[in-house]
Amino acid sequence: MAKKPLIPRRSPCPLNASVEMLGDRWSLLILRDMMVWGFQTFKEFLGSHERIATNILADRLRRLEKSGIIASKPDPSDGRKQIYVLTAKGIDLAPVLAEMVLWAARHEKTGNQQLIRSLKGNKEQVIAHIRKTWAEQQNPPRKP
Amino acid sequence: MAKKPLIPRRSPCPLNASVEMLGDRWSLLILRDMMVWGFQTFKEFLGSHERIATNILADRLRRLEKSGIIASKPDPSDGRKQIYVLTAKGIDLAPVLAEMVLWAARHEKTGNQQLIRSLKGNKEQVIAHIRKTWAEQQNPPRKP
DNA sequence: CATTTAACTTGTGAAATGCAAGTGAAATAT
DNA sequence: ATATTTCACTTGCATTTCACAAGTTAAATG
Repeated sequence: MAKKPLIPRRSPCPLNASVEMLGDRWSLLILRDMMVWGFQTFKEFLGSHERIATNILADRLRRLEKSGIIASKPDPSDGRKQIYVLTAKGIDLAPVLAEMVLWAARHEKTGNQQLIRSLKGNKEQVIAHIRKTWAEQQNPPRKP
Repeated sequence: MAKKPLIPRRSPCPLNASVEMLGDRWSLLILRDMMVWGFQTFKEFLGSHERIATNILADRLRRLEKSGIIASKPDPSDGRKQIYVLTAKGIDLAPVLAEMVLWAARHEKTGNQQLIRSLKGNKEQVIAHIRKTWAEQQNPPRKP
């Protein structure tokens, strides 16, 4: 499973590998949109609250795909659309996102209290739900 | 505990709050150096494998302090040195770092196998050790 | 008292980001 | 069938951030 990076890493540290793939202002938000909201298309990501620019979104989707975290395929029912899906590697990030949400909820004033309550109550179940929903080769998820 | 951000957030989402505080190429590495290696001074951070530039390091330490994740105080035994310590909020990030390390270890070829082994074997104990080592108002940690 | 050390700041060019506008293929409406 | 709209981008450009090298200042050390 463990693959070599396409560009050489600054260091062999595993945390550094994560930071090099995810350490920017948008990548994790795109993954949140997929895990929490079931977003799958360019337009859906664009509609997110943080208002990513189109060129940045295109770049981040490309980079996440190169990192093997997401994959894309044409929508069979609409030739204009690309459908973006989480790979196993991407699904595996759910615990990271969960801990980041819980940390912020503990120390900052935030919204999305429903998500926070369900994570506090049963983190493993929330993660299992994301896993099940996105199990590869399966159909689009729906909003929770 | 939950404080208002000094600058307005792009959105009220908790993950966005985390990303705005930690979503860059260096902040999490500085926290790793504190948690894993017990680093506490500017010079120690500079010595890290990824080779951060001095101006970036100064900026990140300032931002982490403004976010309440670290705190600084002059070294009583050397007036030139600042000592940087993790706050409770910073210590609370240990599970986030742990999950990021475990994720990278699962999907990338990385070094630091000893840390990975101990995290795989007993994540909670590793986190508890970080907590204990950095408990506030206590003395400098030593390398593990 | 001269030198070294620690923690920075400053200057400069390169790269990344953000915004607005434009493009082309495919779908939908007329 | 053709005109319009939608979708997923790309391009151009101004602004911000980053990275590298060099310089500064106060405190410690020889």
